Amino acid sequence: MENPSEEPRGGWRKLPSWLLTQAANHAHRLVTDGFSAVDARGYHYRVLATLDEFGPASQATLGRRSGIHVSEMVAAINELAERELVERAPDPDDRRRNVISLTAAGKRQLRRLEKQLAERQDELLAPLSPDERERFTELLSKLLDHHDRRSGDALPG
Amino acid sequence: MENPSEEPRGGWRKLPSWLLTQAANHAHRLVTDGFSAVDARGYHYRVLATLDEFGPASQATLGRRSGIHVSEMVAAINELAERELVERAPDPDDRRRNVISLTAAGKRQLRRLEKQLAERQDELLAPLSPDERERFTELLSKLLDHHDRRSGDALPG
DNA sequence: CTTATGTCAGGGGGACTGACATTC
DNA sequence: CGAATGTCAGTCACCCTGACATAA
Repeated sequence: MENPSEEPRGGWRKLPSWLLTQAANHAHRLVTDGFSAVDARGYHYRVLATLDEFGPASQATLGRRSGIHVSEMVAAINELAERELVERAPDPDDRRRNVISLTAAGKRQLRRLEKQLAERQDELLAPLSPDERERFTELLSKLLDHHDRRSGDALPG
Repeated sequence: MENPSEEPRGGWRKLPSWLLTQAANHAHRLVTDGFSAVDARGYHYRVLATLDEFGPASQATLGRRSGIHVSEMVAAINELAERELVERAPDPDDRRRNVISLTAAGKRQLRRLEKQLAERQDELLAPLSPDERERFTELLSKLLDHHDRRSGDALPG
């Protein structure tokens, strides 16, 4: 932010795609800042949360569940293992695989991240009333549903 | 997108920040694809539109008006000048400055981009009714207003 | 042989920072 | 002098592609 404002209103600034990406930028900044205050990144949280929800899994499975690309998963697991938040162990049943599991420290970190995240949601939605917040997430979900089915592959159930 | 879905629903997937950034990703993909079909990028459009709206200006001024960082502006102008969509001329009144102005070809390109953009908005909002679309952009504007004032500096009035 | 897995190298676009010489 | 301008060199997080060896 080193752009002192001058006359910032153009035609494109009313376009939904613009509003959406700008708002997302703010949201991204908020949560990124929140996470970095606890020495974490977005995909760290996603991995930890997925492990907490589904239990130990291989990296590929983790990737599918969390929507993180396999090639990024390697780096994510490296960083998490370095911090001893997850454990990476060879799978005896399939020697290609690593079994990734959450450590106690990982669970604690996850709680911290969840707290951060909740606070940031509130900060993000600050200007909206409870009613508006609900409507907002509904509309976003509707949008996301549509486009996910469009670019995604098979339906999950 | 090479993530075959498995069981993709986690706690975070309901969070506004997540919905927002995911929806923005879709939006970004849509308009990026649309733009690249006309050999352009997002900031090309922004520069052209800003020039069209406010007239010729220095790169720094353009940056302020369009919200594009000065250091990115250099590259943007390079690319636009290469395509002869803008003209870069030294400012006789201030020898630090370049005066950037829109060419006829630039104006034509801008029209093409605007058309693309309009189509993509429709694609983006496809699952929403006219009423919902209005509400959606209202909520986004409200959000954006709030956070822009927060991270921006002085007010432009 | 085909597929899945984990790994690594790398690109690409977007947002940003820092340094610098020139000019005001 | 301090401030603005244009330029260039990087950084960073995210998303994605390709290649590859190993194992199923």
